[in-house]
Amino acid sequence: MLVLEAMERFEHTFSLSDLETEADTLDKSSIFRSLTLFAEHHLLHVIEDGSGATKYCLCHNDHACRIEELHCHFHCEVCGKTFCLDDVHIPVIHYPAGYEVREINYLVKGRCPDCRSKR
Amino acid sequence: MLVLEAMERFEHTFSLSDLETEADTLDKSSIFRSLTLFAEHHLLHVIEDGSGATKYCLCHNDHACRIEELHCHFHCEVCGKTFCLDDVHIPVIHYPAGYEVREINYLVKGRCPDCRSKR
DNA sequence: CGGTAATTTGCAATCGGGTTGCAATTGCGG
DNA sequence: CCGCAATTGCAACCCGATTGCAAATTACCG
Repeated sequence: MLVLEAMERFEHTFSLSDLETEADTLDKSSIFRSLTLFAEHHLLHVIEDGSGATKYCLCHNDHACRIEELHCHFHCEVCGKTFCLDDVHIPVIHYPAGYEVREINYLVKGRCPDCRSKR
Repeated sequence: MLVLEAMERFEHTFSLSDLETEADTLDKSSIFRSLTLFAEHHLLHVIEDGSGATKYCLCHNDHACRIEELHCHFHCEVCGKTFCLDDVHIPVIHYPAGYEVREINYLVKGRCPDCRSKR
């Protein structure tokens, strides 16, 4: 419950260590186990943005986890933040036969509006 | 040069530790530094497939690094291999204004043909 | 060639995120 | 209040990535 509350205080995505500082009465391992649990039950998106730390964010719509409705994520290389681009849906693509698709990650990297406006 | 030769012996993608065993006269750090160098000069794709280890593969066409022509990668959750789906091009998408796109990663996970045919 | 500077290498150490074993604590039904 | 199950904290560990540094190699200039 504490982990959930801490998660809800984040506007965008967050990492395990973000949660550690946000919910500082809890131990890293407890938070980790909660995250794992939530992710298994599809309450969380798990995002690998190549920053080294896995990012998470709360699923705000029920069907966000079905493949057809996956949206993409944007990782800012300047400030390191990662955003859910909720409105950008991943187009369906024709894959070579033989591959069984279970999950799609669409990650865009670059500079976010904030970092572009500064300098 | 030794690193380059070792890389060319891989059919698909490879990790740092793959190269370590392939080019066993070289130290991990030397290989790492070469990879970094190659990547900076866009001779390599760098692929994060969520397996924990960064994967690489040689760029086989000159323009593979321009955004419009990026292809996607497939990570098999059974055998752990990662493939370049050279023929699947990432479609151009309309992004929200304000984001500056520098790089796109399109990663599909699932089961590869090999692992599907076995059992 | 010789000699010095620049580069590259190997080794070991370190970092950091993730993960786990285990003992201590807490929750809860009876 | 007792006892069992679930949760938690702590510390240790794993593993890939990364770096500092000294030694070895290479490049280059006279």
